[in-house]
Amino acid sequence: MTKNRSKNETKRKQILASATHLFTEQGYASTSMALIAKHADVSKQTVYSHFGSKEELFSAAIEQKCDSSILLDFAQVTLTDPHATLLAIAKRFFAMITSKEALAVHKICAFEAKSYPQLSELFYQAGPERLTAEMAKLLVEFNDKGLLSIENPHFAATQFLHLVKGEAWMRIEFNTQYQLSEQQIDQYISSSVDLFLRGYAPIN
Amino acid sequence: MTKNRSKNETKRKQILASATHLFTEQGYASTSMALIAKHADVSKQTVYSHFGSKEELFSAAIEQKCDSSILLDFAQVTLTDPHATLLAIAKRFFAMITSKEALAVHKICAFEAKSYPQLSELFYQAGPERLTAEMAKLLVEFNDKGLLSIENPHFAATQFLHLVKGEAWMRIEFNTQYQLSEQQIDQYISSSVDLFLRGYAPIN
DNA sequence: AACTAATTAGACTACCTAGTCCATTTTAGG
DNA sequence: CCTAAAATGGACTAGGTAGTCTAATTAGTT
Repeated sequence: MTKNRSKNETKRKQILASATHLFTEQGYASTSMALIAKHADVSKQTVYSHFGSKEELFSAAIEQKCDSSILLDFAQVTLTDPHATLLAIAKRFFAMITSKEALAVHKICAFEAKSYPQLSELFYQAGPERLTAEMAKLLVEFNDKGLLSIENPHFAATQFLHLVKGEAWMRIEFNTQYQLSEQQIDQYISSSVDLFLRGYAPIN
Repeated sequence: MTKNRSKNETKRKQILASATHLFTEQGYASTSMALIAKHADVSKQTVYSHFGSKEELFSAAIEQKCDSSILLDFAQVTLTDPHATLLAIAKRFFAMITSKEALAVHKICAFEAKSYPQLSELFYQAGPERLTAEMAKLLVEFNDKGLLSIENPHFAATQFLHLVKGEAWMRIEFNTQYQLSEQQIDQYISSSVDLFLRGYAPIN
């Protein structure tokens, strides 16, 4: 019955990829539908046939990016001593948040937080909130084993993640002239893990 | 000799104030020169007579904001015990970075960091860098008095400030649905000061 | 009062924007 | 192979943009 020729899924993906790239790179206002079409090697009409409007496309693009580029697999973490575990997590966390993609989506979500609160909410839940929850679970385990003494695991989790993010991430965010070297970043992360462990060391 | 009627300094200030307000509120691309002129109750031509172009006006606006709204007077801090001192600084620091003005200038500098690196550099130096330096000086004093045991005061200063900023600030940045209450913020800040102090407690 | 530069409103250029329309071509399912 | 829908490109509307220009007005300095 349905002689419907279905819309080309490949084209949809091309459009979405181009939109994501351009929106995160240049922002919403500075990115035109014509440019997205050209970049996706597709006609403008096709863009409008897949996504009804610029706003719709923007939402779809950011939502997709929130799903795909804010990942940190805690299952991979092997639980040994707190120091080794936290250091490993810290390094992977830092690598993730300083990836081009994560930086780009962070930037635009923060900037458009007033205009598109549902998108920044989405980002916050997919990113910081989810990670904090996983981190808190981990800290509870250490606490239960008596390896750390943590009263409020959620607070502690956010403190840990913000410590690790800290200075080095901010310099990248602001694209400052003097960026920290890999060695300095390792030192900073290591120093933050140490601070955290001393601050939450079990009382004995 | 100069029969020049000098340009009205009041108008210049009006223009700058309007530009700052609109740029920080809506961003560079979405703010038009016509709107700035109207908002400043001035003709468009006058805007161009005071500031040659949109870019020039943008720079002037952000530069002015960096000077005026990222201030934290450390001289007011009375040095007593570390806990009281750091808690007082933490609270004032947090209040400053969550002010509308500081949030707005932070947002736009981060967003335009790629397009206007000199502006984000300016912000970074006027804000985070200056504060970190002052904080580090303070920590050195505590260290010298044997009240804290800090190896790298610069690291420690950034760690302290990022701990305090942490979760609560991020929720504001992303305009999330559930904001922390004043009480929760106080708890979080207090908990972060405690963590910092335990982590850098002198060894005895 | 006279001179001169600042300021004004508004027209104007040249260009970009989101979104629509339409005639044509491509393509995939039946 | 046929047909219906997808995709195309280009014209088009209606509106916004930065920046220039002009002629008239205002106001400070001498």
